[in-house]
Amino acid sequence: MGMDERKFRILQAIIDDYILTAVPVGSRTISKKYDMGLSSATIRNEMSDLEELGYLDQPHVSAGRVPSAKAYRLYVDQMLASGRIHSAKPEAVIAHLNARTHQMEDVIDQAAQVLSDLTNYTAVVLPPTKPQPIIRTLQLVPVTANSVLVVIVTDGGIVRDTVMPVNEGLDADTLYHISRSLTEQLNGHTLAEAAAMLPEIAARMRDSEHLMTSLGGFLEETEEHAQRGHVGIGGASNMLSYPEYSDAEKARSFLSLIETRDKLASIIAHKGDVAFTVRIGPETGVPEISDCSIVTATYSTRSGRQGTIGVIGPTRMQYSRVISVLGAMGQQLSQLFGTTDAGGKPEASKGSDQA
Amino acid sequence: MGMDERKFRILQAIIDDYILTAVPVGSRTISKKYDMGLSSATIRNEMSDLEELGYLDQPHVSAGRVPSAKAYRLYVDQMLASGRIHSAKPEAVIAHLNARTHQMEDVIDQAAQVLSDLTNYTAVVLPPTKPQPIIRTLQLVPVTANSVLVVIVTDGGIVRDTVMPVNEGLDADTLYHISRSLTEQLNGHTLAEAAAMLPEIAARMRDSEHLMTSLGGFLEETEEHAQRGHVGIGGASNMLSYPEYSDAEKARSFLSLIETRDKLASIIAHKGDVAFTVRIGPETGVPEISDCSIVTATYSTRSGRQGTIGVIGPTRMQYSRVISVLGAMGQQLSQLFGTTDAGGKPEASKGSDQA
DNA sequence: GTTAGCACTCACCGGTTGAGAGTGCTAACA
DNA sequence: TGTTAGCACTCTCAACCGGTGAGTGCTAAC
Repeated sequence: MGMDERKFRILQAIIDDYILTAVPVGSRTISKKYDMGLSSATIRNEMSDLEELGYLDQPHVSAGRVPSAKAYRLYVDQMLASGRIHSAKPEAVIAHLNARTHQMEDVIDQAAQVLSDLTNYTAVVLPPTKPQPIIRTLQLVPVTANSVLVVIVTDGGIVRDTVMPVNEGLDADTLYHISRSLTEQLNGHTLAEAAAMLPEIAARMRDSEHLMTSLGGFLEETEEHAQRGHVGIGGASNMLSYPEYSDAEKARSFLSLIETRDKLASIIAHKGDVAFTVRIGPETGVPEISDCSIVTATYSTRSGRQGTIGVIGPTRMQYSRVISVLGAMGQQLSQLFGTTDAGGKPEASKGSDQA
Repeated sequence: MGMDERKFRILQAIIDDYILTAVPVGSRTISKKYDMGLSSATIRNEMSDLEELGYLDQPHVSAGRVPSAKAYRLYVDQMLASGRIHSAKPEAVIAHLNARTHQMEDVIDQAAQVLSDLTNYTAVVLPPTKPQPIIRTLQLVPVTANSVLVVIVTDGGIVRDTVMPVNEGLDADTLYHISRSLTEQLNGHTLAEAAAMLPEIAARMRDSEHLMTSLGGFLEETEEHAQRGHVGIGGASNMLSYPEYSDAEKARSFLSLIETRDKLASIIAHKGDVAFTVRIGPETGVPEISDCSIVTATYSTRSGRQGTIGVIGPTRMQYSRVISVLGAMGQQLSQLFGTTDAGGKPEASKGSDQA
């Protein structure tokens, strides 16, 4: 028993219907609404096969069938392969994104808003990645008994200054000493590299090992945070209008995930160089949203940096629509950031970094 | 029949119980749990009076009583007057807000996070107000047939440039002319003033009245947007854990209000110079949250600018706790922005404005 | 291979019922 | 005169129950 043409057509009909209604679909529905020229009994047999193949689930014995994640996967792959995507109409996007303002963050927020309005799902927009800043100097300055100010000067004269708590009392002299040594060793490296190097350095400098360790963790945090700009989120509340999220507890856990922007960003963040990513259900790797799908796309700025846009919705999302909208939006953002570079100036958009 | 001491004590007990349980409270509960030395029958009589006075509502005849907005108002006023607020423990706040980073936006976000964690309600933090920028020059530049670039140079050399759609085709000459005239008239005024002046100007310049009108609306928008920095929101999903928001539709409308940050900011924004504001139910003036209460407090920077922090929760919120936490947080933020001015640099934090 | 027919399962809906909570009223009491 | 005990009454809520309908699996006939 394999997956023949007819089975596939039936599966497709089931998925289409389920995407529309969110109600388990029965054999009769298929034979009537999507006239296949087959009786419900035949459909029934095929459905039984499809279930055995793992494409359908049955909530309970006398309910209809529900597509499994595997089914959606097949459906999406097929769709992408056959190029059966409305080649979008960027006009709609343009009309919405008729940016009155070119501030980076505003564009990000607005894009998320438009994306969620157009899809009725939750949208996330990540700004273009920034280049890894290279450390020039690192200076530690005593502030109070248990905190030191860390000043990092990176290439381009950008400064990051932050108070870090420590639990040893250290005098200015010692700190100056340490700073000199650290600068010597870290100069020319990126923040991420520096963070990776610190454990080793810590091992060597035994008297201030603790300080070094926490500095390492701190650098890592700083790096991650600096890398990640403002995350745009739109339509988080859209999710509540879908029956799969009528359960308050589920809705709550979804929303608290959305609220922790850092986590969300790392989920959305696009690895690799493909234009699209579609992750279905468990493929997301995030248990909280194991019944959601995530579709992402990229856009790029003139300087070649990449940003990510993504849509999160129930597994039964309207993939083709979402993909086409994402495509159009990606194009639009690339154009916006690519041609005028208005809204670009990404370094400047964290102004208080300015030296 | 007035409001005597005993009635007040009973009312207070009812409110306390309702805040705790969210369940209509009956006479027996009061007489047993909060031993008043009175039988349920007596309580019943008093409750009947309280209802007549408008302090209690009865969902239906055989349910207990529920405090009205008027009751909460009395309760809060009494609480504030008697100084019966735990004079807070800023340590808890400090422990949480041990800012590793002093970026303005990060502090804002973190403060919102801490505030929501500490109260279990939804928290909103508005950055300090910025000084009204004064217009120096206003220039209109044609971009396409139906859009012009508006460049505004304000004092301090800050520039705002934005593409504005128009529906008349205007050539460069005309625009230059208009620009000169506008600059002359608006020079020295704030954006808000300029926006207010434009209708009149529009009336005078009849041939480009339409352009002027849309420019007016645009200025207003720009002003509002520039004024309003990054809005910090925390714990929006907390709301879903309260029974009053178990209804999906209500939850949805609440969350979409929270999502429109501009609207939210204008609701929270603190008018006047009082330390606290408590708005209960309908007092919020926002129909979507007519069964919520909003408590706000202010903090100020060294330069005397004011920011607002607020908590939104169900009307039966734990006012005393919320007020004390807000107090502590306000103090903390004032200190943070007041002493070091780290994280301050508010002008710089919209870096891409930099000329 | 397809289809009609049939028995079976199970969620869902509407009505009923009983328990429980709470009230208002009245009458007795201090 | 204020307080309390008692009682009848109201109303919600949860549980129960039977009917209905959608859907299935299986079998037998085409």
